[in-house]
Formats: sequence, C-alpha cells, structure tokens
Amino acid sequence: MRTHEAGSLRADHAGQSVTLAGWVARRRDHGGVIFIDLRDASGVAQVVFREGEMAERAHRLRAEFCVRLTGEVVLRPEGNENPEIPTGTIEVTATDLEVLSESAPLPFPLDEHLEVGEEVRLRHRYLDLRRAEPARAIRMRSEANRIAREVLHRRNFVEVETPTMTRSTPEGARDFLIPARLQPGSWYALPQSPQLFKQLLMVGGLERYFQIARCYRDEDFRADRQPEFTQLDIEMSFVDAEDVIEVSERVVAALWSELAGYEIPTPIPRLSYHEAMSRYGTDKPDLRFGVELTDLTEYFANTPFRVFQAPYVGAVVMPGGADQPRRRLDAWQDWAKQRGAKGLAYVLVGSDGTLSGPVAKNLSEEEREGLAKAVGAAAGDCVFFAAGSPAASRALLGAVRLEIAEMCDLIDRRAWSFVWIVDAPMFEPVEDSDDVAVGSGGFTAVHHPFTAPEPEWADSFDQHPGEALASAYDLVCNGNEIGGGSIRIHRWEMQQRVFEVLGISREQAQEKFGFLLEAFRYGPPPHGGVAFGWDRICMLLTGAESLRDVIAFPKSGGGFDPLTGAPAPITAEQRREAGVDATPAKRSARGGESASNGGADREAATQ
RNA sequence: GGCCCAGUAGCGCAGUUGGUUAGCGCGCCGCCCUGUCACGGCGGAGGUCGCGGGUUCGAGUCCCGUCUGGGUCGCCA
Repeated sequence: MRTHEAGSLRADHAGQSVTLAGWVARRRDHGGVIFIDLRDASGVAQVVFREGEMAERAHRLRAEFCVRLTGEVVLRPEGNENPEIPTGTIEVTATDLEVLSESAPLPFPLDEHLEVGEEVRLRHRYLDLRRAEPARAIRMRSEANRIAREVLHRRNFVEVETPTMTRSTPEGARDFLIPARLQPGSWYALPQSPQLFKQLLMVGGLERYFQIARCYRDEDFRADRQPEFTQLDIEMSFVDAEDVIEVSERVVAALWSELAGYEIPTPIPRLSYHEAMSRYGTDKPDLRFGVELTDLTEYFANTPFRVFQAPYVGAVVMPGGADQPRRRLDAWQDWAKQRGAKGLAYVLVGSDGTLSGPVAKNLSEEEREGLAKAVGAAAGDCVFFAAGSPAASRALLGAVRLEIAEMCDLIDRRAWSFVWIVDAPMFEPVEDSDDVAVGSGGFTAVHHPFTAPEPEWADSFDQHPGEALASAYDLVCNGNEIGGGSIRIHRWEMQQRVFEVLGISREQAQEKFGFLLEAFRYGPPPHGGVAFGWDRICMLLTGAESLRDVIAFPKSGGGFDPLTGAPAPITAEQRREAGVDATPAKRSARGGESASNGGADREAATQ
C-alpha cells in the first residue's frame, strides 16, 4: 500500500517516487501552494501540493483525514529546511492523492503543544495514541516486555499462562468475582496474583517460570493504582534468596540499561527493614537524598515535656527551615493532622543557635543545649519531631522527610537509586496492622503465609514470632516498591507452624489453601520467586506522570472505563442466566465455600 | 468511608462585592492567500455556566444536596 514510511525519508531519497500512507497532521493552505504534514507511526514528512487539481483536492483535506499519496521526494528549497524534524531537509511533491477515510472534527486537538484534560483523552484514547508522547510510552512498554523475555529465556525460564478465572487467591485485597452460569450461585474470582499457581508450577517440576501476568484487586483508587494491573511474575526451584535476587538484578539492569541508558551498579545495595524504618521511616525509602531521621528516645528519656514522654521520640531536620513564615508552620500542623497525627512539633534553630518555636520553652535547658548537635541541625534549620508509638511516629517523620525533599528541591530528578529491603519481620502484631487477620493468632503475615523464615529462624520463629525474620526481599527504586518476593515454605510441618502463629486451624487451612497443601504432599522442591510491578516500572522508565500513561486503555477513578463505559448494567435475562442471585447448591467440593481472605498475603503485589 | 481541589462553547481557560446581551485563546465553518512548518488575513457559527433544590427583585457568582473527575488519608503493596 505504501513504499516508504513518512518518517524514514532523508536527503538520499531525493529524486525517488514514493507512496506514503498516514494521517493529515496539519495543513498549511496558502492558496496556490498547500503544505500537509503527513504522519504515520514512523514520524512526519511535509507534502507539497501545487496549483491546479492537486491543490484543489488538498484544499479539502482536514485534520486526521487518512490518506494515501504518491509524489516525488525533493530537497527543500534553500532556506526552507526545518531542522526541528528528522525529515526536515526534504519534502514530497504530491502527484496523486487518495482519501482513504475522512475524519469528523476532533474532540480535542492532537497538538503536542496544548494541554488537554485526561478525561477527554481517555474517552478517545485511540486519538490520544496518535500523539507522539502517548505512543512512545506504549512502544516503550512493549520493549520492556521484550527485554524481560529475552533475559529470562536466555536463562531457560518457561513462560506459562495461568488462569484468570480461578478460585480466590489469598492476597490481602477484595476479589473481583465472575458468576458461574453452569453452577448457579458459585463464583470464580479473578486472581490478585498468580501466587499459588506459580508455586504449583514448581511442584510441577518446571523449575523456572515467568509470566507477564494480569492481576486484579477490587480496592479503592489511588493516584497510581488500577483495578487491573500487570506483574512480571517469576518463580524458581532449588534456589535461595541470593539466586532470586541475582536474576531480578539481571532483569532490572537490562531494562534500565536499554531503556533509560543507565547502568545500575550491581549488586544492588541492601538495607535491612529495621534500618530502613529507623533511618527513613518507611520500608521503601527514596535514597536520592539524605535527611535521615534521628532517634531521640534516649535523649529525651528524662524530659519535662509531657509530649516527649513517649515510647519513641524522633526528629527530622529541614535545612533552612527556620525562616518559614508562621503560616507555613501552621500548614505543617494541618498536614500532619490530615495524616492522623495530633500535630507536628517543631523547633527553629536561630542564626545564633538559639532555639525558638512553641516547643522550645518546654524543654529543659540541657535539652535545648545539645539538641542541634543531637539531630545534626545547623543554624537556620527547622527540626520536626514526632512522639508516640514507634511505628506511627516513624511513618509520620518518613512522610515529613519526603515533604522536605519536595519543598527544598533536594531530589535529583535524573538520578536512579535502587535498594533491596531485606530481613523484614515474618509477622506483625494484629493491633499494629489493622489488617483483618486470616486467623486469630494475634499476628498477621507481613508478606504472606507461605513466606519462609530466614534459615536461622527456621527452628525458633514460632517461639518469637514478633522478632522472626522472613526470607523476603523488596526492590525499591526512587522510593517506589517495584518488586518483591520471598523464599517459600515447601514443607508441610513448617507451614503448619506458621498457620499456628497466625491462628489458622488445620480445617481453615484446608479450606483456604487445601489444593496447595495437597500438592505439597508430593515432593515439593524448595522454591522462591519475585514479582515486579510492571506498570510502575514502565512508568519510571518512560518518565510518565501516571500509571495511566503506560496502560493502553486505563480505567479512571471508580474503576470506570471512559472509553467503553464499563462497567455497565446487565439485562434481566443476563442476570438470570448468570445465576447472580442463585443460592449455591450444596456439593462436596474440595475446599468448601469460597475462601474469604483476610490480610493473609501481601506478596509481591507491588502494583 | 473522611478531607481538599475542580466542573462555564469541541478543547484550554477568564468571569470583580450577586446586577444589562456570559467573554478570551485554540479548534470548527466560509472566503482570501505561491514557501509555510503551532502559517497568515477577513467574516461566521457554537452555551441547560455538571445536575437538583433554596435564598434574592435578580444567581455562573451565595447556601444545601447530589453526580463526575483529580489528589490525599483510611484501605490496598
């Protein structure tokens, strides 16, 4: 249909007759001479129509008409080159023009220079995708898929598709459900991740599995959360954590090398969960800047200030923050309250080193004396404090840290920082997590209930569940968790002990995970794996602002698809046929009723 | 579920303490234009001010409710 792609034409094509096909990106009509920017997937080329019939026909062209044309490639007249575009030295003098299809007036201009609201772009995503930037993001994602497949295929991984209509898998989230017409009243669930299937594939002897897997979680929306999202899911047999980390680093290094032109220094440094929490107040620290938390619990052990008579007192320093106007400091209070804190105590360090602010006068003279040194504050800085339970206080200070980085512009936008967070606890007390516990043991799994302990805790994790460390690892890039995984428990006895800590009875375990436990009766290999949040990785690699930019047809808030209008009501007939309202017939299926999952699993989810 | 912001022409936005016929830019339609490249010139069309109620002589503007979108906390990795 065409002989060349528009964006491929160069000066060497001069003199050739070419046939192009694409869209009218822009028309510049001078009456006697008309210029058309013809765009196809490869780029744009200028087409010239001169007087006579060709000009007459070109005059009727409009934006986004789909056309095919033939003409001669010629060098542009001296002084008329356009250095802005790769094809700027040439133009095509049209000798024939065929309108393949016309376009109605556009709902929004396909103009790189204009801002268009996201909602209208998504409603007409097929038009949005004709623009350079959205198209680039989608193409880059395709490259990311290719690179991951190449790395993994080279290492003899097997790409396997797992079901999307399944029994609910135990992640922490709500399931999307599909009524089963042939068993009215019974429902499939869409998988929250292929977690259990990939473990079954290990029992099945595949040894090295991967999948670019769609996952589904029915939770409320967030800036970067979609109800359906993609993981690069990996599982391996006969490995320890080092092996999984090594493969993960190969994948990530290849992605960043090819798509971001950045060579990730490997091995990627590691930080213990404990250290991350105490130094950065989060398990996904952004290490592109400093500003660490200081633990002042000891420092204020005998403080007269009641607020600081707490199990934990910590601080974080805002460089140059002492000259913030009162209004700004008040805004911090509101900001902290919005996060559920009572407020945000602060002390200003004056240019002469004296402390001011409402908190300062409550401190003892001794405390005031040594404070700046204790937190590493200089004259002109502002010190923010949080006091209370360690978890909540650190979380608040961690958020303050990010806010400071934003305000003081401490983040190098071109920098990449990667870090593994390791040695996370296996369990956390229920009261800390607010999770709906799977069982009633007073603990929930930090990762998921199939995560193995660190080898040194294998014998004793159930005696000290609050301290036991998991053989788990999370990969963090610029403060985003982009991947996570663990070594799994593969022996029945150990699994049983974990269930006991979680307060899951044998019957409950059988009901919820019976098919996995049965599989584990037949010589399961030691195994472990990892899953990468593919949407977020693509977002980071493309420099996109939003997850939606790297998804071809994303949903907007409330799970609504602005293009198709899904979800939509169904007819009474569909409703009846699907058995939505039917009561399930009693049957002795293995596993029993649909497994409700509490906050059992948080594997890898990293969306 | 809580909180914050937004919703005015196809798109992006302005609209003062409530006051005549709701504006601007782009786009669209028509005409003109032989070297533009975000072409230019002249003319024109296009509005349930998200929706519903209320206050008022009078509401785009004030109040209440509601819907949609974005952000955020809860939730969710």
